[in-house]
Amino acid sequence: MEQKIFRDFLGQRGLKLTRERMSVLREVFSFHDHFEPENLYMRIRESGLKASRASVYRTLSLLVESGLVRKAMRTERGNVYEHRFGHGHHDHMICDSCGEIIEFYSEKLENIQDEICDSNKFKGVSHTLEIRGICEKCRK
Amino acid sequence: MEQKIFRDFLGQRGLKLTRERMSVLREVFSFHDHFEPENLYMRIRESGLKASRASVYRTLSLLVESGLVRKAMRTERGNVYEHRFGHGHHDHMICDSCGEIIEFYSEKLENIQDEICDSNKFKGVSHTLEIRGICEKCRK
DNA sequence: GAGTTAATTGAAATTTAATCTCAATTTCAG
DNA sequence: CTGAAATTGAGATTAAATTTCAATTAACTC
Repeated sequence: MEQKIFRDFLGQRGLKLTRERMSVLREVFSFHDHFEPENLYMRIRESGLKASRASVYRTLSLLVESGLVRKAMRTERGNVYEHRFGHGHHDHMICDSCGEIIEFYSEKLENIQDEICDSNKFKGVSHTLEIRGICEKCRK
Repeated sequence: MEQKIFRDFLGQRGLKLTRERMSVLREVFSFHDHFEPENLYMRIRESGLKASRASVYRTLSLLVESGLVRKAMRTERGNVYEHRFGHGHHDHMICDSCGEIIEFYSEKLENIQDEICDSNKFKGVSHTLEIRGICEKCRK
């Protein structure tokens, strides 16, 4: 499924389907949550697959270009990614106290953004909205 | 004006008002656009003021805590800041082709975000919305 | 299959933003 | 003024991400 997409993507660009790239792809899709490159690298090594740190970073870029993965946000320390398997567009709320990430999606919000783009004659392609605050648990 | 605010802020925390901090403050407010720490540091040196890179970074953090400056966004290469002098809250549209940054503000958008927070029992404190796409000029 | 070639890999070096260290300096309350 | 405590700066350090380059490998051709 995602393999076919990636394979096609590589094919179109004359890139090769290597063992390392497959390892990264597989590991990215084996886990349904946000992840950081370093951590992905660790998981790959632990599960006995192989791919150097350099390959992990390089493959991650390809995955983003292919649309299979998106850069979800940039934290103080590096990027956070997420794959897009049955994972439509959404935005994030981040608790400043415990770090929890809550995903949400609002049609209204999307529509208003479209309106705003129109009224600025801007062709919106993507967006990132990050709301920071305190989650329910931490408020108690 | 911003000096008074900063002075009070420092006072409340038992921090000192140093020449270096004043240099940073002054330079930050002398220019009404987004800026990066490195370039702020350069501007300070060029205008004959003094403050080491370390002090620039340290002061910038204080300015953010005091509310005089906000971290506008995180780019691939570091943070982008902006001061808040007659500069209410707003979000950004960034042209992927020419890099232009368009600021906008929408009451509707703010309201919907509040609704979303409420329905998630999340206490929203701040947010960043960044819409990427192509601006009017570049579309031609 | 074997041969060819361009893409890929990995370990280590490099880059770059940002933070930290610590001796010397400066602020400011009394 | 004086002294205690905060601050400074040059350079070291950290950490994410990228680059280097010789060795390896995928995949196309015959």
